[in-house]
Amino acid sequence: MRYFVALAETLHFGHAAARMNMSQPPFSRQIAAIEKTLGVRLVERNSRNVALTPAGQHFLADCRAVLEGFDAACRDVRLVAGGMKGELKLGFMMHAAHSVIPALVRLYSEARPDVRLILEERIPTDIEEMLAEGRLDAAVTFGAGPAPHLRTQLIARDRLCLIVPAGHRLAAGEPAGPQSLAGERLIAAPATVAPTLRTAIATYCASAGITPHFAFEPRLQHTIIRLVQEGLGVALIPQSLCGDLAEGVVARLLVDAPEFDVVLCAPRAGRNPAVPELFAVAGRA
Amino acid sequence: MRYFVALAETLHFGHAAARMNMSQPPFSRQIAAIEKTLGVRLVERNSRNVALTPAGQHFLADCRAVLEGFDAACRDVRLVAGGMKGELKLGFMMHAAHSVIPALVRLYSEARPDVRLILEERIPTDIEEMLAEGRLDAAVTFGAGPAPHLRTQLIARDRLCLIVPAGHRLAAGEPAGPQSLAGERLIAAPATVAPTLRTAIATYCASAGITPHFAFEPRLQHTIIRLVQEGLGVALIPQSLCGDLAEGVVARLLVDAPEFDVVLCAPRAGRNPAVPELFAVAGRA
DNA sequence: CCATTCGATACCCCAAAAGCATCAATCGAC
DNA sequence: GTCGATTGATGCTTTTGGGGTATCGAATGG
Repeated sequence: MRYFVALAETLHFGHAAARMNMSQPPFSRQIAAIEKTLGVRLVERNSRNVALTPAGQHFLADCRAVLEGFDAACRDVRLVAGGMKGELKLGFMMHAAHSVIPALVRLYSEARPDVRLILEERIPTDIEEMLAEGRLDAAVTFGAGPAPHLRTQLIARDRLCLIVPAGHRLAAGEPAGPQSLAGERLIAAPATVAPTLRTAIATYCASAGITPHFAFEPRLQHTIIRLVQEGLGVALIPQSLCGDLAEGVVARLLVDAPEFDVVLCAPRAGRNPAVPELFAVAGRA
Repeated sequence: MRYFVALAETLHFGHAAARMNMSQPPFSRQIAAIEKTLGVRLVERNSRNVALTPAGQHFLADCRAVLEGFDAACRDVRLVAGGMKGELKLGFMMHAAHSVIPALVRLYSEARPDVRLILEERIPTDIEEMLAEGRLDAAVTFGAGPAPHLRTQLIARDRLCLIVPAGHRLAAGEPAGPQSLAGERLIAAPATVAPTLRTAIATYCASAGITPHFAFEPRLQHTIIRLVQEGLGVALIPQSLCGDLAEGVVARLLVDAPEFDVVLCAPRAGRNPAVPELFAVAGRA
């Protein structure tokens, strides 16, 4: 096809052959071979003139399109392999959507505009499973225990703070400690959804010898806040969610507040070459 | 590329090689060669599993598109060479637009729906020139003298008839003969536009010893009719144009009306394979 | 622990493609 | 009109690339 395009552009066998870095005889034979395999006369030639037939005209346009597609495919596959292009499936737990995800996505999209970020908002346990199965390339989640098969990088540290309805006995005064939670109806996501948070809450209570009483166990942090707003209990939620609380809800600092990591993680065996830049961006964020 | 697509679809070197009608070792080498020339790992393989890398996934889609384009190009070039597809530049003189062209175009488009008809409405002298220069593949025009370099086929015979303003002295009574035109202001296209018509009119007048007086010489037959309508003269126009005359214009038969041929013609040296079917259709029309 | 499966490697061979020399046709110049 | 130059086609030789067979090594499953 390149031979034919060269011939069509020069209309001269010798010059076209030179452009293809070969001598004229094999070039002529190649053109003849193309015509034979196609069973179609592409160029009308005598020893003095070379002209395209109508079929040749049409074929020229098609050849250019095919060759351009071919070259683009070869170029793109290198970009994909270099992580400059392609797709990246990024999972994240819901509350990260309100803290690190927006900045991370923005920075990454600036660094890799041709990588299509596919955002998957899931609960932490699902994220873990999807990472293991390769259905996610990377994820932003809680920093759980050491996971040897995961590359992990700290993005942020967060801490729990207490939210109570306005007018609640803990809504003012000294910062609350774990013992303040005695007798309170707690609202928290179930352990199957966010084990890290749940464990942190349980440990915090246990440090004061308290057995927490969970009145409701919704899955979404926003639901928790709403329930607190309605006076149905109190909750310990990540501080990053306390920025713009609804009316009627008060956030309080906790004494010795439980802290936890928000990390970016990806399978070490992951093959997506677009992932490393995500860690680079996360390090700068 | 076909090798890679086969491998990507089977994810099995042996099976893919069989699909390509070859044995597994050279097939493995080809895949390795592709990866080497691209400088990109396309498939992750060990002796037990074969899986595409992200780059391979992307490349697979591109390969399918390129191969499909390639196959389509090979298929289409045969269609073009067979006259089943492509373009056909068809010239025609203006008055043919009202007689043979509509039916001819309809029949041809039904027979060759993938041939794009490019209609060029021109004056007969231009048509002749454009045919000679190859800027037209075929044309519908007046049957002039024998032209050895043209393939010619009669489509219709037409004759001149007289049009006069309503109320004109020739608007009723016996059919007019050439002598009736004596003293009339004639309106006709100039010889440079339609030599055949002009010659026919001149010959007709000469047969009665009359020297015609041309009052106006517009290029378009429709302009002629309008001028007649305004009472500015009389005209001899092709009968095929007399079908739907405007109000105020009367068409009359002529005694011994000059006849002329409307022919389809194309250069015998023409290379457009879509032309022969045009003659076939014209023969049936 | 052995047999089987599957991709990789080694070696060989052939055919396709490239190079070289030459021919034939065409066109321009004198 | 003849000669020379240009240009595509053809014949022959060489080389390279792609394919075949045999075999190896790793991984898997009974």
